[in-house]
Amino acid sequence: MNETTPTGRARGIDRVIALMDHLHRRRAPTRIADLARDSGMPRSTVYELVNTLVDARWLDFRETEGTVYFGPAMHYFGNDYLDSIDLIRKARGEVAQLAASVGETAQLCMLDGNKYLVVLNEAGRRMFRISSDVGVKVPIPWTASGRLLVDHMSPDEIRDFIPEDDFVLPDGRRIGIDEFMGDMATAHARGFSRTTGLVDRFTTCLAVPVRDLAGRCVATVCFVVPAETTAEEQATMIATLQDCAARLTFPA
Amino acid sequence: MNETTPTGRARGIDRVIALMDHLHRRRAPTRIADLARDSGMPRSTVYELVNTLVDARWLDFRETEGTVYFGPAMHYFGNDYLDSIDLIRKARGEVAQLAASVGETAQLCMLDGNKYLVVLNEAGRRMFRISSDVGVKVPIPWTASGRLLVDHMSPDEIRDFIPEDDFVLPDGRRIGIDEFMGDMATAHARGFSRTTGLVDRFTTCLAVPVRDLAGRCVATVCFVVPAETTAEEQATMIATLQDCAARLTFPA
DNA sequence: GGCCCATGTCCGAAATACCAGACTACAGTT
DNA sequence: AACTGTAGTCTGGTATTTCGGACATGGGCC
Repeated sequence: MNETTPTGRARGIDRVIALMDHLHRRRAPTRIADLARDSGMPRSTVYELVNTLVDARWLDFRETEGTVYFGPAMHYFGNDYLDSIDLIRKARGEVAQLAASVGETAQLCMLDGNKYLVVLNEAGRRMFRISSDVGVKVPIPWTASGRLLVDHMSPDEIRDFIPEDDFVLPDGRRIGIDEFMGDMATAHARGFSRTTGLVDRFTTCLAVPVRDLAGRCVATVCFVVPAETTAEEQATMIATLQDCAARLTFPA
Repeated sequence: MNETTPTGRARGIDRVIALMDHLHRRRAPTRIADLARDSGMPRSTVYELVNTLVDARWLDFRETEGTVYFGPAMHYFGNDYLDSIDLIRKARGEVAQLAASVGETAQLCMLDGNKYLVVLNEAGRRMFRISSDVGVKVPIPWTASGRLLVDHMSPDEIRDFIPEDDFVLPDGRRIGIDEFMGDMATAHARGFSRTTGLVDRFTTCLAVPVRDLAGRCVATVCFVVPAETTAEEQATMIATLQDCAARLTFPA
């Protein structure tokens, strides 16, 4: 009552949502008691929730460790989601094929609000894989894809859209807005975007835009490769990405 | 009170679970009013639920059509699930590679209770794809994989385990238990299983077991191909599957 | 045996979410 | 303009759920 209480909200469910979000943030099987403590919910409530969710297969209970984590029902629902988005459905096979044929990690990325979002990720075949989790969001300026995803915006729009802090890299370096705008123009002109040593020093990202019929970049396909990859190798990869993007850009 | 009321169950959540299951069974974006009618819940309750779930991104609301369907949060949770199961995590790339390199639909399958379950599915490159949805369950006797997944059981155990009705194919034909047992023995001896024209007349399934260290078949990798695929092509595919299964069978 | 700690269940008073149904808004039809 | 149907919101009283805390169980350790 004292807080903003939006009408028409089923607050009873907040517990479930909080619980699942908690597990998602931990990204690891968790003991029920810990769930209760860390999420601040009453122990008995969490036990009830978990019992119910395990029955529904939303969660798996691992007897041996006494922990819970996401269950198969989430996989089914997630799959339904992927299939329901036309672009993503088509891109699934394409991204898998990119990773399989080239052997490097391939991704499909989109914007989510003012962040860059990894929608699909297929790991490459390296012993030490460079790979990020699906659902990960990072600041737009940290990525090659980011330079394409906002390439329809004016400098002023970009200044408004991207938070000031997002121009600071993980190691503290700052990307100038002018530099960013320059990268963007280059990428737009060449039809691909390359960045090296941004998120970490050893990685190069190669990204190519997937555009809608209005020419707006709605997604990117990209490879994440070691920085020492040769220019010729990179050229081949970019050509592969462009073929792939072309298939996604003009769908049947 | 009048029904069995298991203690320690959070019945308030049943509404959410029912709602999501309903969407999953429909496998299509659905108008809220329809959800309410078909699931037998009060309209106002469903509106509240949907509002809350859309906020949490568990559901997407599609303005243009006035429908709801699964949202990105489900994708993230589903991915967490896949990553949490060691075998499945490893198999993701492998299955993608199978489909990409051979160009036919590849799957990872496991048992779920007494049914055969499609856990991973990567569609091949054919114009008319033979492909089933992840999460689909079918009777064990309908599939090549099924013959491997129960190959540790005795005839009596199998009779107990597989429901009588599951030996009836979609077109009404009945598979004899003896015939099934024979297939099973052959498959076990040869290290792969082949069935033709079971689920439908035009399809052949080729399956290879993924075994745990005790030698028990915990999963299969398989190709689903047109029945007219030549014997040589099939032999190559089986070799490919066996390589793949070997990598999954002896993990690091 | 006695103690401690963790997991899991149970209870009932207190809090609150559920839901029937009224209501607004808008669009199409007669 | 009146009528009908559909989409969505709002409200209040009560039936239901929540949750603090007690209880039960089962190690592990001295």
